[in-house]
Amino acid sequence: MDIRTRLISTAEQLFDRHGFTATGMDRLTHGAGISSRTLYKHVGSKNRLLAIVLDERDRRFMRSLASAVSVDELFGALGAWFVDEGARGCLFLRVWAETGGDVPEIVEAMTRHKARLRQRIEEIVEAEIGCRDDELAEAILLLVEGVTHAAAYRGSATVDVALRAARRLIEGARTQGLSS
Amino acid sequence: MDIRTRLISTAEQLFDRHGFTATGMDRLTHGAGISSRTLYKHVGSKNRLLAIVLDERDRRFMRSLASAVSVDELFGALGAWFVDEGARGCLFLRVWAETGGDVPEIVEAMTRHKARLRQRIEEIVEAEIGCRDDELAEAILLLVEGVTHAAAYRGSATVDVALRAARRLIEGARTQGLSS
DNA sequence: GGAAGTGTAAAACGATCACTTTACTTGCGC
DNA sequence: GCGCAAGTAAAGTGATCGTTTTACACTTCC
Repeated sequence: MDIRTRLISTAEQLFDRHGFTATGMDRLTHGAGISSRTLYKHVGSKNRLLAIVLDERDRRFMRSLASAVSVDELFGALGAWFVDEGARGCLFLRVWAETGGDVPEIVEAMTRHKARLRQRIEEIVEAEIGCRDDELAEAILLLVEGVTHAAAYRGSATVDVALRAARRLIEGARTQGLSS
Repeated sequence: MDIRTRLISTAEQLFDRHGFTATGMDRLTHGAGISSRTLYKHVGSKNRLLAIVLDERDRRFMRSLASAVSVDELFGALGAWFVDEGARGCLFLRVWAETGGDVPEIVEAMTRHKARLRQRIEEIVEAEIGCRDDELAEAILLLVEGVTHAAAYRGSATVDVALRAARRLIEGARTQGLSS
């Protein structure tokens, strides 16, 4: 495997499992099997490494949602993500809070990711009910954000609760659309 | 103000705003206006200080929800909390993840807090619809958890979206209760 | 066959980490 | 007025932080 790829995926795991600040450069170099000099040649600094990790994670996460055209598929993909990657809350929000919102690269990566997620949910809602519905999309976003964090302490079964709640909201929006 | 109280509230603010690991003992002692010797006499260690901070935060948070007997009041209290204390995601989940789930005192404080929150929501749901409804309570919990984290990047106005979604779910549960 | 590029190991950088210790002051009770 | 509890400032503990540097090995390409 490519050195850079190995470094980034190692860093993502360590940051996710032990936190950004608590993960030292020695654990990163040792984990990736490279020297510190090579690490700095490739990514420049710890903050830059985190920014790269976040962008890569965003790409992988969005790819896992790429084919979803219904809330069933949305929460199905989310459940699969939790099984594959674990559920410890949103990494973007966590490192954003951990760095106090003081690192511009991280603030931007977080903002970009959340905007894309919101956009993706908007598309899924539109595919589901046939028209745009900002209010409904925002509510589904809340359920997605909720299950992302609740799954950390209530387990992956919570995904089913979120799905059923989302179905109810969609059903409500459909009948409301018919009656109005 | 009492030294211990001052220390704990200072620590809560610093941990919340800058993260647990990133907050050094010098910032804590300086912020509370005490010597490091006094800090260690009072709380023993940084981890113990965090555990005390979390318990205190739990008490204050649950007190802010104590009078709520409807989802309107629940999300009203939540919105007020975000205005007063800021919205940077759940501190319990953040420090739990930051410490990799390795510190027993923190795992326990987090678990206790989430169990109490879940219990409180169950009571509110029961007061609202007249009977227990685990599924509905779990869905409201997801909305609460969702708005706690979404408010960090979408602003406090998201509370209204959560409230309207919760009302819909309650309405659905009521009509379902009548029809079945 | 020499230059350039890419990697290594390991030492050093000053700063900061959580925490302890030493030496000294202050206020209160008996 | 003596002792004791509770506070201070400040130095010191060894470890670890992110980052840079030095010295050297291995390809690859002209």
